[in-house]
Formats: sequence, C-alpha cells, structure tokens
Amino acid sequence: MKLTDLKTSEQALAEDLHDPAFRREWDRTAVARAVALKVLAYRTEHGLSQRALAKKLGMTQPQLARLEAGEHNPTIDTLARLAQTLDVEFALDVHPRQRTPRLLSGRARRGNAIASYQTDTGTILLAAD
Amino acid sequence: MKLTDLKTSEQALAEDLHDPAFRREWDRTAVARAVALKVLAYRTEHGLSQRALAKKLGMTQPQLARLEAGEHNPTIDTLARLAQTLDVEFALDVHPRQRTPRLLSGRARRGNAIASYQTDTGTILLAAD
DNA sequence: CGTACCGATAGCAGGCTTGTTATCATTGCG
DNA sequence: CGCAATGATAACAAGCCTGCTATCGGTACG
Repeated sequence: MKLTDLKTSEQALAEDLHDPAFRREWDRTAVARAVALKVLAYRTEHGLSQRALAKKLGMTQPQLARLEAGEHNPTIDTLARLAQTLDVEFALDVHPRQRTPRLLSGRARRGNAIASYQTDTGTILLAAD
Repeated sequence: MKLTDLKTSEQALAEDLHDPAFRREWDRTAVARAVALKVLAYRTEHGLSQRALAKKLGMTQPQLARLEAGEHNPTIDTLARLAQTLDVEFALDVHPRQRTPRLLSGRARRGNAIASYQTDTGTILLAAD
C-alpha cells in the first residue's frame, strides 16, 4: 500500500463522517474500535492465533473475531475478562461536554487515551495501559 | 429507626453475602447501586420529583424509578445522559486483580470511589464527582 | 493435489437493558 | 371524604451484546 492510498482512505472516512447516520454509528462504536485495536495488538505481539487467545479468554474464535472487528461495544464484564487475561487496565471516563475530566489522571489523559468522542449527552473517553 | 435496627440490617446483609448466588447478584449490580445513590442524592438535593428529573433526562418516571432501584447496570449511553444532565463525571476503571489502577487519579481513588468490586476476571471501580 | 490452519461471517438462541403504558398504594391538602 | 401528586411495579416490545455451530475463502506445506 502506498502513502497516497492511505491518504485517500482517510479522506474517504472524513467524507463518510459527514453522513449523520454513519457518524452516529462511528461514535456509537468508538469504545468497541478502541478495544479491538488493543486486543489485536496484544495478539500479534504475542504471536497468537485467534483460536489460541480465545481459549485463554474462555471464548470461541468467532467471538474474538467479532471483538477485533469492533462492531459491538463490549460490556463491563467483557472488559474485565480482557483486563485480567491481557494484563491491561481500562479506564472509561464519562463527563459533561462543558467540563474537563478530573477523575482520570493527567497521565491517562495525555498518553493513554485510545478513544474519545462526544455524544449529544456527554463525552466518553477510554484509556488503556 | 433505631441504631440497633441499622446494625441488624447490616448484619443481615453480611449474612446474605455468604450465599454465593446472592453475592454474584450483589457484585453484578455494584455499578447500578452506585449510580442509583448518585441520582437519588441529586434529585432530593434539588427537590425534584421523579417525573421532573425524568423529563430533564428525557425519560419516563418508571425508567428513573428503575434507575434509582439500582437493579440494572446502566449502559455507557445512559451514564452519558446522567453526566450531562446532573453535571457529574463518572470514571469507570477495570483492571486485573493483581494490579493497582494507574489511569485513575489518586484523587478519585481516595475520595470519590462509590463502587468497587472484584469479579473472577478483574476489578471494577466506579468514581463520581 | 490434499491437508491443516487461519480469520471472517452467517444464523440462531439467550440474556440484559431500555422504553413504554397501565396501573397501584400512599401521602398531603382542601 | 374527594382529589392530586408521588413513587413503585407489572407487562410487554425492541435493541444490543454474548455465545454457539457451521461454513467459507485463503494460505502454507508436504
């Protein structure tokens, strides 16, 4: 893939985001996409197949594939399983739009934020470490 | 109600928690109970009826009653609505059992934790401010 | 070519949360 | 007492996430 291709796909995404329906879906799955990246990174770094990691997580390969697809927001329960098995900490911050998060450490706000999006009713911020 | 009554109900809870099934349910709804307290406190402090606050939140009175009952864990979306309307920040931290949370500020860990529980697969911590 | 493993996906059942309407008992007030 | 407002609750539909089986195309290797 050439750099020009990358640029085009980013531009295509920016254009798609102008579609209100697409934008809603994009925002809705923000947490899902963030977690998906974290899981995929862990799996490749450890040279595991989906089946192998799924077994460690107590789930099946299609379930893990769905997680990595990032289409569904994981439940708190699923987050806990990931945290325990991957030895990762997830911090989710929900706060009013006109406010600055105070409960999340500056460390998390600066370096570890992997998802952040605003909804009509607040701002969501997900950090992982 | 006398102090002795309070003590008895606390003791009763402690005994109920020995029942594995009850304990699972108690843990599962930890976040729900914490949020319920926050909502109830806000509503009484502002002298609002369930119907009045429900309207501000864009929901019906039975829905708010259910929230205050603390039986269902709210979704991230519901948390966002609460945060925006009540002007409250929620921080949810999920981390492995053998680890100390680093993404949540010490401030939140000390003074604002309103729910904390361990599952087989991790620890959940909810703070509000 | 055949075999094995890989990741993606369809299809389905089950559980949980949301959202709604319709009550119900209780309390306060005229 | 009659009336209005309050909070709790039942019953139901709908949406989303989980968990599973089965299957598919693609790739690597003998």
